[in-house]
Parts: sequence; structure tokens; C-alpha cells
Amino acid sequence: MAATLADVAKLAGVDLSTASRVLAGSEQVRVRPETRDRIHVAAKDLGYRPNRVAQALRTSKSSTLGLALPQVDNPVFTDMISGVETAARSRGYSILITRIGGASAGEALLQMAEANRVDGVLVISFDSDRVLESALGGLKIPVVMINRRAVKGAGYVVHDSRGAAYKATRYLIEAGHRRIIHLAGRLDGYNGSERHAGYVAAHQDAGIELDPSLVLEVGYDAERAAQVLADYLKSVAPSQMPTAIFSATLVTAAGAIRTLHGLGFDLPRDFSVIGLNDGLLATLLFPQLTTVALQSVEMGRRAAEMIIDQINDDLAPAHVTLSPGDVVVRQSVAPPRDREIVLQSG
Amino acid sequence: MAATLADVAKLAGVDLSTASRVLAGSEQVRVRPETRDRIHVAAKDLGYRPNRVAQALRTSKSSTLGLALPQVDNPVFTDMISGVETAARSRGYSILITRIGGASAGEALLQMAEANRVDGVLVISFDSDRVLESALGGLKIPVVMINRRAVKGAGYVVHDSRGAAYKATRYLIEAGHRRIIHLAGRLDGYNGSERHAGYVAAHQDAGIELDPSLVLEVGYDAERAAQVLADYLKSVAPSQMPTAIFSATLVTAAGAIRTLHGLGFDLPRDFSVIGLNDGLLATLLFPQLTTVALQSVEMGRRAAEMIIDQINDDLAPAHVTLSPGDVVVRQSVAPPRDREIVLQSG
DNA sequence: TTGAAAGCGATACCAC
DNA sequence: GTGGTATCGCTTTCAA
Repeated sequence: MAATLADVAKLAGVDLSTASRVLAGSEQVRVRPETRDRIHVAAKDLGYRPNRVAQALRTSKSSTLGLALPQVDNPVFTDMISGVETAARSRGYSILITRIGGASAGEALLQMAEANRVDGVLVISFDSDRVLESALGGLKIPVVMINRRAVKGAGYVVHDSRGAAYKATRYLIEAGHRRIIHLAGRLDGYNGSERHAGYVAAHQDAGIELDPSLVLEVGYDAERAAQVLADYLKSVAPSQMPTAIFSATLVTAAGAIRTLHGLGFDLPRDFSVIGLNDGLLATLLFPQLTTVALQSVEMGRRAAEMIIDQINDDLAPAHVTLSPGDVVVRQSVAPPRDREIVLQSG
Repeated sequence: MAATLADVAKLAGVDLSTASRVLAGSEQVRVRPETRDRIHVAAKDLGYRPNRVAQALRTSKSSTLGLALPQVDNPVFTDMISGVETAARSRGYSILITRIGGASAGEALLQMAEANRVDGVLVISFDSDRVLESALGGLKIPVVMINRRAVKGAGYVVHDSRGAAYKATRYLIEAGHRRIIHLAGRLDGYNGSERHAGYVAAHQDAGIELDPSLVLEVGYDAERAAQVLADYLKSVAPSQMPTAIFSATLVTAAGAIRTLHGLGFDLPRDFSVIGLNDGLLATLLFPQLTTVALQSVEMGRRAAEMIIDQINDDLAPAHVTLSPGDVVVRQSVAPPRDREIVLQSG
């Protein structure tokens, strides 16, 4: 049905191989100008489009990137996906997407990677994941991790999570808060542990003693964060009641705000909340969320470019750390209500 | 590097064609059991995986679906994507994703479809889109539209938008509201016009006179909805102040709530809001949003299955309308504040 | 500067 | 039941 290279060659009165050179090759190939023209005209007339499948078979290059991620309904992930999509397309690559849920992660990856369908694999995930690690270890094509440190040899792009967390925490401290809950991700992963470290460092630099019981490991899920926070607040003694929350992610901050409303707190008068990562969601919360912006779209872009460089130019895998943006000031942070406590500690 | 069919055949001591039959074919192919075993063992030993690219070239079937959509950061779209992914995977299909932004929509689609890369194209979009229509018209592979009516001949899966809108509007009316704003999508598209029709029908059935100035066409974007609503509320005469909003989508409802907070309204006491489509976001808003649930994940599933049926079994394109779910009652709807008005009209 | 021909890795038709 | 072989559409080396 569709015109093939042979059709073009025939119409142009040249050999198939000549047509291939002209159409695929750069402007550099030495061909008589009139021949070149005839071929281009023929191609245009027939509406010729190279069969990418045949090209891929012949060259072992599919110009396709695999994108593996655990879920597509997290606003931070969608930012990264946008970045990947943009960069990939501008360099002529397509994206084959696959969800890597728990146990089936390995098989899904192998399906993509071992069957010559993709030239490289980008992996977005929260923190560590053993299943994934072993599956990735066996691949013979480039792998770049997005938002987490890499398994041996793979490239990665991460946020300066510690720096971002430091900024966020310090912002609360400067607003006068002294008892600050940290809704942490997974403390055994890169982001979770680094963000916790930033939270700790900000306290230390301010000379504030840390209360380990203020760190709640809630993962990366709004529901779970909401639940764990609710349990904590119901159990804490009134005299020990914190005045602020630093949430490691956007969705857990959203979950926290929901819980605070549910318990009758008036925000931000009774409780201040700051999150990490900016986005539309932050403006839809009430009060609108003050956050430290992170370069999530850029993260996707950089990862895609890195892997394409590895594929095409055989560059070594790189390790990029993106610096945090500024604090985006909205309405979720206010000075603590009880001024006396503030003055005592400060 | 990777084992090919030829390797397997050699190891098993059979011809390549025999190995192909056994490995690819069903259990039905007539082969001596011991031969079959030898081949399977050899394949396992070598870690053989069929080269999907070669298969695609030979059979003109890539077992890949194209998924084209305007944006990936809308929670409703991500639900649909999830459904598509699940159904596709369970039937052995992969997903090539591409963003169709405005003018480049056509070329992106052709890239995917005309180069034999995908066996069919699923298109998610809000409402009509001329660029898209013409591009789709020329494709020689099946097309299924998700969330909107189809161009000629293509299948589609849509919500019963009118029924859903009717439910939502009636819920507000039953709560006592008489002046209800409708934040509409695009009134020239399927969803926009049908939802508007449901809003109108609910009023008529309740014997309430319609005020056309209450219909605000805001599209599908939170920012725009927030802005248009703000402009409207600032301009409306106090005596004409509506008491409730029926928003055609989840994100525009979220934008509306933000605006209402910004103008100092106390929700839901001063203003009730109901949306269409349920999801995590609805629970993160304050007050938590009352909505009519729509089957968005199911929509993706059905569309994927439909197109796979078209591809494999040559079934005719179907047209599916998904019925709305129930009203998910949360906290964003209350009786109107001014009882006198209610009693006058009711 | 252009043509001929060998594959890439699989499928499927046709013999035996 | 099993083997031989043409073929999918393209790239690329080697000759001419």
C-alpha cells in the first residue's frame, strides 16, 4: 500500500541503493544534483515514508526510548514525562511507555529492552526498588534513572534533595517554628534520606534540638500520609504539639493539609505546611501551598538527552544533580500561633 | 548477541522454520512431542526472545498501539492512560505515546501510523479539533477516540455526559439551589454541549427558569476557569448572586474553589460546588469535592480492547457510551445560605 | 556517481 | 512432521 523505497527508486529511474543514500543520508553524500532531485521528487510524489520497522531491523536502532514508571497519576511524574517527551521528540525519538508495578517490573523491562524495541531505557521511580535493580542490571542497552541514584554504571538525574529540604525547613524556622514535623518518604532511599538530612541540617545550623519523634516515614502516597499524620496528631500531648510540617513531596503535603482540615485546624494560623515540588496542585490546595520548586520537567529533558547521547555518540553515562529553585511563597506558612514558645527557643 | 531463532534451531537440531512454528504457533501445530521439547529447552537455555522488530517487519503487525493525547498532566487523562495500559498489556500490546499539541498533531500522528510502527491509534482529547480530524482521516489503520465522538468511521468510547451533568445539576437543585453557574467546557464539542444539555434538562424538569448568563464557557483549564469565574463574580449584582456552581470537569471545579476562597467566600456555606469526574484531587480540595463519578479508567480499557479487536479480528468499530456513576457526596455542597430565596422559588 | 547483492530475524508457503 | 526458501523494507559494502 504505502510506497516503499523500491517504488521511489523505480519512479526516479535509479537503483534502490541510490535512493536510500539520497533519502537517508545527509547532504554530504556525493550524488549528481539532478539525480538527487529526481529522487526527492519521486519520494514526494509517492508520499514516501521510510518504514521505521525495516530500518530498525537493519540497523538495530529503533529511535525509540523506553520509559518505565510505577504510575502515571502523580503530578511530579507527569512533569518528568513531559520533559522526556519534549526532548525525545526534538531529537527524533519516540517513547514506548510501560508501567513497572512491583513484581512484574522485570519482565516488562525485558520485554521492551531485549526484543530490540528500544535503544535505551529511562526509569522514573521514587526510591530504591530491589526488583528493578536486578532487572536493570542485566540489560545490554543504556539505562538512565530519573529521580534516583543509579544502579552500577547507569546514568542518573536527581534533585539536590538535601539542599531543597534544607531551604524548606529553614524557611519554616525563619518563620519562627521550632517543632516541625517531617513527613518523610522512604528513609532508605536517596530522596528520602537526603531530604531528611536537609531537614536535620537546617535544625542543626539554627541550633535547634531535634526530636526524632517528629519524623514520620509516610512514603509517597497522599492517603498514607494523611492517615499517619492523623494518627500522630491524635496521640501527641498538647504541650508537645508541633506548629509546622515539612512534607517531602507535593502529594503528601496535600494529604497532610486534608488531615489538618479534618481535625479542625485553622490553616495557616494553627499549622504551617511547606512542601517540595511546585505545580498546579499546589495552587489548588487551601491554603495555597508554599513550596520549594524543583526542576522536574528539566529533569526529564536532561535524562532523555543524556541517554540519546549515550546511544548515538557513545558517551559515558553521566550523573546530574539539579539544584532546587526558590521558595514559592503562597499562603500555607505563617508564624507559629504561640509566640511565647517561639521566644523561648529563639 | 542475543540469541536468534537460528541459534535455537541449531541447538535443537531442527530447521529454523520448525523452531518458528513451535515457538510462535499455538499448541495446535502438529509436531512430534520430543521435537517440541528439544526446541523449548533450547530456547530456554539460550534465553531466546523473539526479535519483535523482525516479527513486525515480516507480519506487518507491531503489537503496538499509538496513544496520542494533548497533555499528560490532567488527572482525568491519567486515569484513561492507566486503563489503556492495563488492557493493552494484558493482551500483549505495547504503547507508543505521543503528545499532539495543536499544529504538530498531524505530523506526529503520521510519524507513528504511516511508518508501520503501530497497529492502531487511540486518541484522547477534550473536544473537537479540526487539525486532528483531518490527520486522522487519512490513516489506514484503526482509530479509536477516547472521550469524544469520532471522525467518520472511527470507533469511540465516551461518557454519557448529558446524564452525568443532569445528575450533578439535579443534586444541587435538590439541595435547594436555584441560581446555579455552569462552568462549561467547549460548547461546540461533544462533552461540552452534552453537559450543558444535562444542566439545562435538570432545570427544565425542575421547572426552574434558565438564566443564560449563568453559563460560563471556560474550557478545560483550571487557570482559565478560575479567572473567568472571578471576573464574573466581581461583576454580578448582589441580588443576582448565584449560590452554587456545576463545573463540567474536575480541574475546573478545583480552579473555581480556589477563586471562591480568594474572594472570601466561606465554603460550602456561601457557595456550593459540584464537579464531574472523581479522583484523588477531589479529596485534596477544601472542602472536599462532591462529584459525579465517571468511569475514566474503564474508558481507557474499553477503547484499548475495542481497537485490538479491530486489529486482530477485524471487528467493526464500535461506539460505546459509559454511564455515569453515583454522586460521591463529600463536603462541597450545602443548602443555599439564603433560605428565603429558596422558599420563594421552590 | 551509481548499481548489485548480502543480510537484519522472523514468518509462511510449498515440497518431501 | 519437518525442511527449504522467498520475502518483509531497508542499509551498507563492494564493484564497476
